Amino acid sequence: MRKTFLFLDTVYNKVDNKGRVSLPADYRSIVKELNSEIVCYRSLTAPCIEGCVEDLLEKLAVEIETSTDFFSQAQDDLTNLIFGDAKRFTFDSTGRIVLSEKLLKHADITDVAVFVGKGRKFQIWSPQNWELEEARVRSEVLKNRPILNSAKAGENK
Amino acid sequence: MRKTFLFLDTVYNKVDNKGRVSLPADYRSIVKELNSEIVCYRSLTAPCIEGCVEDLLEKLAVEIETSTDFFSQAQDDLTNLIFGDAKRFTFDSTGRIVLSEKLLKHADITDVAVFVGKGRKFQIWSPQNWELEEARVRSEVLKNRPILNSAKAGENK
DNA sequence: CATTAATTTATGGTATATCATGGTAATTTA
DNA sequence: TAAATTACCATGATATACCATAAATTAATG
Repeated sequence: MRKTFLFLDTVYNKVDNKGRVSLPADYRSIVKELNSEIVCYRSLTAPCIEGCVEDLLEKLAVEIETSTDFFSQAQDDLTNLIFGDAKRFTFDSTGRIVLSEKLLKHADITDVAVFVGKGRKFQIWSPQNWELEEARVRSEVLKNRPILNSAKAGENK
Repeated sequence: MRKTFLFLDTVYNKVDNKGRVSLPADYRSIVKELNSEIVCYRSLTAPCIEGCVEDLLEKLAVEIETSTDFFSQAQDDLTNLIFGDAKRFTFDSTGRIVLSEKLLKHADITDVAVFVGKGRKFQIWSPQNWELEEARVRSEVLKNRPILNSAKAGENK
């Protein structure tokens, strides 16, 4: 039994020609303990797949329902975009899910998938795209150093 | 046994010349577990069919009652439009429903129907109309990014 | 600390079950 | 009783669940 439920770490796994890929063991244990399911969808902003636990989407549904009008265009657009693209992925007894052609294509994934923890969510990248993204993120964060002042305590210059 | 009940994903199914079409298996399992029925009606705002579980219409009735006056024109119009148009669709042992001529025509559907999950509801489009709509929605939502602040869960910074 | 044993995890292969869909029989209703 | 609607059966395609082995991680031991 764990205290927190965060997707962490970066894991490279093989994708076979049927699109099967092992969900990292640590991710699986989170899904099991929450007794929920994994949901994946195309990232809106990056060439990668995004995933989370179904509970999170459920929360999102409630939030959209309460924050926008039942008949509003905004509610319509948002729900189409999010729920229309998201899909449940259950893993078999060996811990694998089968990613769809659509998702794989969006992320340029062929034979290797990179799972990247993002806390409540995770992303799945192709190795090439991930290496570019990681470099970008690192330089971006260094540029914006000042923002991090309040978090200095935890670093070792 | 599932914890949450969301209509997800986008599924293309064939419509035969009697209007028969398979409800996606995942949608069926939701209807079964809630042991309810599917209700469909013409979308008020788009050339598509809209569907949901009967329970949701019940909730909508309550909402209309509380948000509009009992004798108002608005309440009259809304109830006419929605409840007057809605119809229960039971699926047979193989999981198919028979869409009416009226609904098919409203959505320009001939031989293929596209089921699009919207969380509590789903829509049924013709392939052509759906592809246009999806493109529109994607560009629209990206333009209006701020809308997503309250729905952050689904995006990445 | 090095080496080995034990356990968990990843992955290839295959059997099984489910699903979509064409067809037909039974039932309704007009 | 003819037409239309609904329920059921059959089949191929697809996705899913399971088994077996390899790799890697963790624990145990000297």
